[in-house]
Amino acid sequence: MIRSELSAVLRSDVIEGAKALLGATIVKGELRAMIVETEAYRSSDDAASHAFRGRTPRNQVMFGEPGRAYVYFNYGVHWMLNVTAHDEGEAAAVLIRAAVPLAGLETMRERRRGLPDRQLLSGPGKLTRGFDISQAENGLDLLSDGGPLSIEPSTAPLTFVSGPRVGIAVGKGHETPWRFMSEAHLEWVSRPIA
DNA sequence: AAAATGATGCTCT
DNA sequence: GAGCATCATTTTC
Repeated sequence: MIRSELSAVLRSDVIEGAKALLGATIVKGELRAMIVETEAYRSSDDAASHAFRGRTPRNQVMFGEPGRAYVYFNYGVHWMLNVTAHDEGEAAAVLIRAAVPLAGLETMRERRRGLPDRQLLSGPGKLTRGFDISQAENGLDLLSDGGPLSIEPSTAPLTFVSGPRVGIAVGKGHETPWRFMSEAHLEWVSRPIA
């Protein structure tokens, strides 16, 4: 897959976008990692989505162009990295939940002393800590070549499994199976399938 | 092995 | 003032 194809998928359907991002590579300087777990969040029809209640200062980048970084702070502790989807004005985003480190392992290990490699990026908060992603990266175009933070599309589609999204209360969209994981990398994922 | 808890702060009502 | 798209540590079976 090339960048323009990934861009088109994200623009048309956030669910397909979440699947297409499996196997893609996150690049930030010398750091590289392959995405193996994602979740799709839609708009007015998805009570679990930040965009459900309309545009706010926090979620405004979800309403902008697809393929941008939507980064927000959660639980007073963690930054979360999302990739925006759907056309301008129609908000949706894919939460990046876990990745397999490919390059820059030394830096990631230093940032997370004592963790085995499999758990360096096995969770949305851990991933942003390993990559040092925070407020500064919010709104960046992830599909432009050579940007400070970018995503390289996967070369071939990965076989995946799906399940309910993590941390969603009953009645708020817990029943939709919009969490996707690479079947070959379940050991690198944030938590086992339910 | 699983469940409970505390850390810690921003966003929206 | 309540509620979070979490994580690591501690406590309990």
